[in-house]
Amino acid sequence: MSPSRCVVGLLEQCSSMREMKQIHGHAITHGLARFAFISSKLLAFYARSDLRYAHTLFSHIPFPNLFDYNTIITAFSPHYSSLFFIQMLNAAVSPNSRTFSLLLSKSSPSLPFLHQLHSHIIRRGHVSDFYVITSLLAAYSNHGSTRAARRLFDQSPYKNVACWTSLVTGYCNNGLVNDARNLFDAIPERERNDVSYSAMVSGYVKNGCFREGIQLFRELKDRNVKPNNSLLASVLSACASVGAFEEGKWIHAYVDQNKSQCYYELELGTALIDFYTKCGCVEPAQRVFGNMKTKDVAAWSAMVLGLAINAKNQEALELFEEMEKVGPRPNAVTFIGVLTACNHKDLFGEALKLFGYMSDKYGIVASIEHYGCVVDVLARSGKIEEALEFIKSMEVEPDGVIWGSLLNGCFLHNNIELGHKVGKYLVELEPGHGGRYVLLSNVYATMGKWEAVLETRKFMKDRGVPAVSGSSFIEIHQTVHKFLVHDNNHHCGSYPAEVYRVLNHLGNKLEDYSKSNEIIVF
DNA sequence: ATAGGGTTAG
Repeated sequence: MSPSRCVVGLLEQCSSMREMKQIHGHAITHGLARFAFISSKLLAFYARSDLRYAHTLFSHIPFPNLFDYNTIITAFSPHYSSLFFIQMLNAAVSPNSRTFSLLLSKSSPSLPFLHQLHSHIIRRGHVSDFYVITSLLAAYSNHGSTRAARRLFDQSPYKNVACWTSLVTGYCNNGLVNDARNLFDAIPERERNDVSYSAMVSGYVKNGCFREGIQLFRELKDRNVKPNNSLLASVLSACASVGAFEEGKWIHAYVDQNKSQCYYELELGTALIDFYTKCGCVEPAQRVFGNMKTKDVAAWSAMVLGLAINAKNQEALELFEEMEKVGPRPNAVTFIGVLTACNHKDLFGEALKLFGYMSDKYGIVASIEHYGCVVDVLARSGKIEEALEFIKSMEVEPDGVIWGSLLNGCFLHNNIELGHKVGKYLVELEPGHGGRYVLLSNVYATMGKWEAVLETRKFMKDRGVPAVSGSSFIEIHQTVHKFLVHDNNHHCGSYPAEVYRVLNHLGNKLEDYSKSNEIIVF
């Protein structure tokens, strides 16, 4: 075997940087590094593991070829890839359709650059390449130019299912769910696959259309499409949002039946943890967490948050400590979970400590959600002055959520002076938000300021702000029903009367219970 | 002889 063949074989098997450097050294001393296919292989490897090194090597290649440019463009996306593209044009190396699809999908081109790329594509005759069309559609959609994307789509004589899916996603990301669905339905039936279903379902979920997402998933079950992990994760997140517990459990059972190994994969495990904890079931979530072979930062974060939202504050904090010892490095999302775990009146000190720790130890810049958690616990604990000081120290503009937490604290701890000021400000900041008026009037009510209560309610009514009413979900036979306070016209199949009969029955029983103080069975 | 697209959890 020739020495160059031998080196190529080694290069293809090599998995570690150490090994690669040995082969590299060998290639140099034997004069093999000047062969383009060898330096290209070396470059491709370094591009995956060490960017600086890849760049050094690239700058030492006297005449980089098309492959080298494509490799370096991928490696330096999204920030510097356009510069290599320009360098490529200057060196008179002709880009191919791969170059363009890489640039379009990885460099997140600005609109002017996108137009330039598009004209290059037309001039160089790459307009009928599926990969190019797909990424062009996505690129235009990313700029909100769905009409440009549609025009391009309609003008393309050839399109495969990836092109359709790309446009479906483009519509969904711009809030055009109905257009997306129409397009989805127009995909030729035998081409429609798990990825197109995944795109449509996650589009529904992103736009808050959870029921539609779940419904589409049921349609897919009837067809012969095998759902992939992303799709199942999207449906689970829809189930968590509307409390479709049975449907979520069905997915869990399906996953258990179909998984080839005994443990859960990252994406699915995380989605299951999120689903179970949002449905209030901590133990099943912990079992899933325990059955994940590798757990990344998302899995840990989901579990920490899951414990926190189920009032297991201490356990959440302990899990975080364990994560710091044996798990991956916490990130900004992890801290949302830990700070949420401090959402208890005794834990404001812990919250402040962790908040400081977040930037000092991990260099994470606080987002408005992080600030929100801290303000909430301070206000809840009656540390109203401290909460106000904290808000003033924020490096971002406080929003309605922040002021709302403070107002809630004022309500809980009878601070009418500040409550009055904050409430007045808040209803002007978010004039259409009914909950803010209600909270303000509650502040007045606790102090017996009845005229102010009525005035606030009237103010709200005059402005035409709809009253917020509490609601509750219940799942019956895999259909989720929503009930409002004083809901007198709920449509529960053909049994509305039945519902109210049971409700009255429960009411009577409760009354008996409060009189007798005995345990009763419903 | 080497490389690319549509879905993607917290």
